[in-house]
Amino acid sequence: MPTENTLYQTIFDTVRKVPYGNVASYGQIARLIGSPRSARVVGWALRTLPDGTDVPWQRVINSSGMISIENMDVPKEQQVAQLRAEGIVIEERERNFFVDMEKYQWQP
DNA sequence: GGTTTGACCCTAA
DNA sequence: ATTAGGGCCAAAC
Repeated sequence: MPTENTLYQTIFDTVRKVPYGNVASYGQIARLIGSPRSARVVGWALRTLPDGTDVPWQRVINSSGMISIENMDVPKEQQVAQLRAEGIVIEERERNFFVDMEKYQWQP
């Protein structure tokens, strides 16, 4: 494994493994890559992700099942629309979107 | 170079 | 049960 591609490459690779119609949490991804306490790095990695990437970053949400993006370039509605298109049911409460983690969380 | 911040998570009060 | 604080690693200032 090249020394240059360390966590980021692993993070992206792991996120790519999230199957269609499922979601994963930041902490879950962090555990899968071997750094259980590095959930923030996952967020940073996804933030620096290019626009037309093949990484399904929209399937990665926080452990509470909420969409974290808030005020970013990409509106969360777009993410919600993407997830809904995959068959994931998203509940809308108080300007935040909740996903049923019990049902849709990816279990490797 | 050091310092701050962040698309978070966990533990304690 | 909710709220507050600390911690982790990497990028931006």
